[in-house]
Amino acid sequence: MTPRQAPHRRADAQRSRAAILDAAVRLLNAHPDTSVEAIATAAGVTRQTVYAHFPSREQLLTAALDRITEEAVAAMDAAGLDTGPAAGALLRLLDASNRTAGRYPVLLQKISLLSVDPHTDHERHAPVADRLKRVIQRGQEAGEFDGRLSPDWLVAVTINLGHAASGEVDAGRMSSEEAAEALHTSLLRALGAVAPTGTPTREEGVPPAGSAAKARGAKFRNPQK
Amino acid sequence: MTPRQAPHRRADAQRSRAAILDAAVRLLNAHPDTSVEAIATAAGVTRQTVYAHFPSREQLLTAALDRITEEAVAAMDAAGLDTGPAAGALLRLLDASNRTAGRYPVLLQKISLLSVDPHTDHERHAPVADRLKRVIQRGQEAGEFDGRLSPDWLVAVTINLGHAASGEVDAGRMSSEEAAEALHTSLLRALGAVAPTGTPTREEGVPPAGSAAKARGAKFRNPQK
DNA sequence: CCGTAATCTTTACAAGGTGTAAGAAATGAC
DNA sequence: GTCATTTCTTACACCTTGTAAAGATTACGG
Repeated sequence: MTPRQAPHRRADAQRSRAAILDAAVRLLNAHPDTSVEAIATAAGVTRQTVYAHFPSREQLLTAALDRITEEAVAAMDAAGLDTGPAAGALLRLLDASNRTAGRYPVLLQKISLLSVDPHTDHERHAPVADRLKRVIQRGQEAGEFDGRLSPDWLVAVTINLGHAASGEVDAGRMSSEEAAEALHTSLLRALGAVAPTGTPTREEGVPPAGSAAKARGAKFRNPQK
Repeated sequence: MTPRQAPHRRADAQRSRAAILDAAVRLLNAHPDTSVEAIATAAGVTRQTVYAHFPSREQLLTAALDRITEEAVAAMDAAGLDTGPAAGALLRLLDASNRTAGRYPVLLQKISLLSVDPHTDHERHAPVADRLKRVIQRGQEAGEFDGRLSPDWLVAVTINLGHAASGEVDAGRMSSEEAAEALHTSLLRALGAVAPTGTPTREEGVPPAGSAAKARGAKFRNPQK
């Protein structure tokens, strides 16, 4: 999406842009309602310079969020996705992304408010979700995880259980170690993991879950008006 | 916490307050940045009347959120917490709260931004979480759920898996029926439940809670009973 | 080096939102 | 009917976003 056909962006422009983004991430994480003015002065520039780089406050926030997303993705890629059992890789992945995300707790909440448009939101999370999905599919093909549940659903389960764990830590109800252990247990169960000591699944080629038990189906309708 | 020593609140004051709250819930759900002015006119009063009832915009938002929390709690209480198997009760509970929450998608996201203070946030969610906790503990005592995981953690798991399901529906990646079915499967697995409809998990096939928790503290286990 | 274009700063303005204040008008309670 | 409560009107101060144009600086290419 970022047009790389930049027609000679001057060096000090890039420096300003980086300084603004740095300040934005830092200040917004401390207080999500920080004004553009405060960000500008923290970056050593004027408010108008900020507007020269980012047309609106919202786009500045978006750029800041993209920056930390990149950081998280880099951490995930350093965690070794394709080596060892999928269960271990998945836990490493989750740990890496949570560690990065844990550095910007306020920003990460802001993300959900920014994206009124679900498509934009999905696009931002896509690089993270894709990596999880890859590992999950690998685990399913290897028989480590239940192959009848859709990978997309399992990605959502993984992300949200990760949120549960970091939420309990943030709330002070669990230590990091307790949360990691609990996440480990519950995530592997939810994924239908088999014991790591062999015992391959006998079932194969079963279609994704959802065809059975239609009787309870209507209970989750989403009333709209 | 709400001082019930209301010294003669006049009838029209209550009417105004209700009208303001109604308008606030309605408009804020459509657009979270609605101005106090717009809410006031929609409620048929002036901005100053709103400020007479709610000292600040933030407290107005808080009151609106408390109102829909009450609504969700009422729906949960109507779902029959203490009858039948805990698994069924839990799913009914989750369904009731999600149905209410699904009516105010935008508001519910705003909630996370409002509460910079985690204590306030926890207090708001407490009535919902307490009901889930009660059912989960009942299930644990009856042997339906794994009693070695702490109820607090399982509450967090339940809430966040519920979020996963409604998130997938909102994003258009799953139908309501698919999401309900997936939630059913994954939640019961995470709780260590005995599978109801021929799920592949043999009773001893699932890794027990402490399988990987030997060396570490594993304090997330249920301390009582 | 030096000219030129890009970039930043200064200054200024318009619009809209929040929060406060005081007096007048109305409405309900008793 | 009286009286306290509630609401309305009008007004103000302050902050924030976004736009605009001028001049001052700085970097870049030759």
